[in-house]
Amino acid sequence: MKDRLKREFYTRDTLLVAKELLGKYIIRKIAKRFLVGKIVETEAYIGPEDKASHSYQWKITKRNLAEFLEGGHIYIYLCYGMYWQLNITTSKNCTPECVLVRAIEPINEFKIKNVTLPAGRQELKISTPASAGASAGRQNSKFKIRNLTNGPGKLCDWLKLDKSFYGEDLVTSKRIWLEDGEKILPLQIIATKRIGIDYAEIWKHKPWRFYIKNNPFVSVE
DNA sequence: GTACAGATTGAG
DNA sequence: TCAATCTGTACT
Repeated sequence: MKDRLKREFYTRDTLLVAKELLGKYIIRKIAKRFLVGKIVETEAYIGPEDKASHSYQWKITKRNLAEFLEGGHIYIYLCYGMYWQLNITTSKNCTPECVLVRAIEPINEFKIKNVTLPAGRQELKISTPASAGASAGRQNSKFKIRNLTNGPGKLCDWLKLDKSFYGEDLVTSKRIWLEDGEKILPLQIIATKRIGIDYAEIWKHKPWRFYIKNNPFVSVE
């Protein structure tokens, strides 16, 4: 696991980490198989000072406790009673800042360097209800691959993430971690307002959402 | 115990 | 545009 991102990557400034997460690979190991996705969209939540954050004004609840872990841990929570949201903690211990992963691009081939798959191991095939059904030739738009991971709730479904990952350490976990991916140039990074936080007053205008320009897996334009 | 909002999503 | 769906939180 030579290329696994180390603690030092995560324990830096949250906005910097949010930008540098773009292009990184999420590796999810399920039994003897791997799911791999490239991060293409993120949002930064800057703890106590950010009204959109769950830890605004140092609010501490049973739900948001994982936000306070040092950089490199998973803060996952259920939204609207239906969708899990994958967050990666940043900065130092007891600094409740994190990055929401809003969209990933599924990687068909396992092209992570320096990782050899032992015999008998293989990547998970990316399957869609349409391909599984093998029905008529025309693919219904709602079954397109991009619709599997182009939103924070959907990517958690695809990666099979749930409450059991609460507080998981990406630096040491055997079932999920991040590896170095494609270098994203500053010119390829678009910064905009965050999604779905209209209640956050002045904070809703902060350009703390980042995505890779022209990437088809970004959630909304 | 009850009420209610919410870092979403897909259908209409 | 709108409702599904359920946990955490703040109430009574």
